[in-house]
Amino acid sequence: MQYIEHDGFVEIADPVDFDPIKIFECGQCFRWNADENGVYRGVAHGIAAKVWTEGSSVFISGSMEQFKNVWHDYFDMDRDYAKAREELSVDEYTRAAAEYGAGIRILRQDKWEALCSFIISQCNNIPRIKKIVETLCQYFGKELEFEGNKVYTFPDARKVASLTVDDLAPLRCGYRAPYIIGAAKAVADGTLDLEALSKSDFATALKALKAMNGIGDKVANCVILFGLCIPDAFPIDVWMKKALAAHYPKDFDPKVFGENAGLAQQYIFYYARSGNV
DNA sequence: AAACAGGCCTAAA
DNA sequence: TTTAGGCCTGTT
Repeated sequence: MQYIEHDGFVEIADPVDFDPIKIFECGQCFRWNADENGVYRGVAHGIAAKVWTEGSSVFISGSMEQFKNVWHDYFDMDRDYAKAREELSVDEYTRAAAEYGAGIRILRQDKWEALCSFIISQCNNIPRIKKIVETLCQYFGKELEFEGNKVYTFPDARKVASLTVDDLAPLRCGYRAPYIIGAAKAVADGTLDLEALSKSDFATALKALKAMNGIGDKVANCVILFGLCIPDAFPIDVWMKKALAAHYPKDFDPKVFGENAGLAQQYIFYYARSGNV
């Protein structure tokens, strides 16, 4: 892929496996929203940005320096997705799902944001998850200005750790509030060292996360995949259960996908949720 | 109006 | 080890 610096934005001239719609709508993140022209705006790693497609190029606001420091990694630009798709196409259904989902990238999200967001996600639909997350940011994040509008960063763990359940009442997040604060405290005081876990292995990370109140298998796997970026996580939600039940044996083990398990999950999830169970 | 939504926890077999 | 019921809230 070729990166070209323009005045105020960077062009990815020949994007490979980079479809902003799929990346932002495949369910892995909650803070990117498209306007009527299909331009996505969001805040990630404390920086506001927009991403759009024009002709055969993808564009990202900001300087080349920012792209190299932040977005290159965030969008997982070093991974060879075409190769991964080939490797994980171990059966016909997965192959079809991967083909359908080509263009998805697994974002390397902020670890704490992923943890907090997926705690909120439990037993919720996407619009409501987004609303709760956005309210959290508006109330407790740092205010930024982007294109003349106020936008907000995701509040860090220390900030959230200082709050009470009552402080979180405006979020209307119900029984998840104490889970959020508990997780924030653990991250803030170092009990839960996300940085260290990201350098450990899947089993270690899973155990540490599940030790937290309000974090079970599903949420932990999402945090490991989207925040800690350990690629063999394999979140199983209701859609994945349907797809697995329809196309795989009962004792199916995602280890057959190897290091591409997480990506395989994302393709299958996106495929199933798009009506191809 | 009752059921359900991208789970988790606890209690009970 | 697996299963049922409850949980905040908003939507259908």
